[in-house]
Amino acid sequence: MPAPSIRARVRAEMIDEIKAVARRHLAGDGANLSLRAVARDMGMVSSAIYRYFPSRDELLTALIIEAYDALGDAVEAADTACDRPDLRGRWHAACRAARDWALANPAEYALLYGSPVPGYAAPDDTVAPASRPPLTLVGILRDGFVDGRLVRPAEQLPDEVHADLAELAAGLFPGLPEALLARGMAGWTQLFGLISFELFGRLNRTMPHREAYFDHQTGLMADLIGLP
Amino acid sequence: MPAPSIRARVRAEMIDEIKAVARRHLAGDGANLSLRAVARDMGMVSSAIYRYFPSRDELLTALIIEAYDALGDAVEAADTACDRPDLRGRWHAACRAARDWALANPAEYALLYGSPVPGYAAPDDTVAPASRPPLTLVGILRDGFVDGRLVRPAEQLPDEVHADLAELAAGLFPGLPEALLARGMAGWTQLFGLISFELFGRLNRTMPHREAYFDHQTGLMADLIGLP
DNA sequence: CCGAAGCGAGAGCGGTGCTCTCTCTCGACG
DNA sequence: CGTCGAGAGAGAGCACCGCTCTCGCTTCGG
Repeated sequence: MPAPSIRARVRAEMIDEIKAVARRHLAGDGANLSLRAVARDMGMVSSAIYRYFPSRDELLTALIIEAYDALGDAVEAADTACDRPDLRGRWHAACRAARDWALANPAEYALLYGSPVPGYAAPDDTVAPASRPPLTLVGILRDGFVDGRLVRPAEQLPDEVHADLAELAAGLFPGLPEALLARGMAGWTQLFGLISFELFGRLNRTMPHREAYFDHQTGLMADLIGLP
Repeated sequence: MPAPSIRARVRAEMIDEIKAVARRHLAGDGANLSLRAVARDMGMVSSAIYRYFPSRDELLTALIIEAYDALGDAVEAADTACDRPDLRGRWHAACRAARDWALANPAEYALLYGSPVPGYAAPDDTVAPASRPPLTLVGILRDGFVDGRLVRPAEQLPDEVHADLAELAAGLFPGLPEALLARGMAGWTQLFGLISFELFGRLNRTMPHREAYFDHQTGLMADLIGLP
């Protein structure tokens, strides 16, 4: 590739700085990010921001993608830091990493997993980064299945569920038993619910020992999946 | 009580109409409810609304409480419509009722269980209506435990978790084994996650047969709890 | 019956996202 | 190396928002 022109480099730095300032605002004010406030913080007038982002939603989308990637990085790093055969340890580590990241970046977590903004439709470039955490969890199932320590659950799936899961499994890891995938998705759903409940204040009046509770609940799901 | 004055009755009707119009707006525009738009729809000027609600957040709170109660009604009705001994049927019915209500009232569900509004803190009068759905689920566990068909799970709880759950159980149903309550909470967390994933578009590209998937997933949690 | 309380209208404040126009600087290219 | 045009920022302005305050009018209650 040709050396990036000076103009282009300055522009890229500007974009990065806007995102950084916006992220700072996000942490304080939640999802109602004010373009004007970001511009003020940068000593610019609000209209100047539009040289870099065509709309507030585009800026939000950029932040969303970065946040998905940060979460994905955290979860994947936690998984790969474990011994490959330690399936249960990997499960717990991945879950804990997701929770830790969410607690450290609550506004960004809310942006990713909170109620969708009414007019806003997530563009396609978010789906790949968004699927990294669940893919990490499925990876644990896959590793457990290929070396035989995770067995196909006994239950029979309803036809529709079986078909849908088969299609999904084909895109992830052909051969993964559908019933196992179903349990993995239950674990992922549960993980999301746990973090959301904690972050959105649903545990405020109960369960002071959040971390122990979290570990126990993810452990229940590990049992359900059959992780040794 | 004395006959309510005409003024008071008109006022109450006014409040109800404002809430009704606001609810209609909510369905279309999501959580960013515009007081001015509501006022316009009622042929009033925006400042007149403030005769009835001191702020937009107060109006939102009123809508939230009504929504919690509507959801609570739906879940409790579904539960009581089942044969008392049919624990598993009650579990499925309650879960399905919650999902049905959420699908029928997505904006209200998002208001209840989506990301909390940054400045907004849920007032205390929301906590009682908010706990009706999980209490219904716990009621199923309790009934199953008292007639001996739900057994105390074998696992040992960590001390902290045990203590927190014991305190929680004391306020709900003294004697309910903590490990059983923990599994019930896992089911409730899972239910919330399932509905949120479906409603917030997380299943958009997979799982076309949502209802069958939902039933299977809630069935998995019923298994985990030990519902016969 | 009259005063007071309740009610709606209207103007206005500071804030928002976004558009359009204008100016000027500075970097790319002949 | 000189020029010229693309890109950057400022500023005014539009329509909207939540909220406040004042001012008349209605209507209820003592």
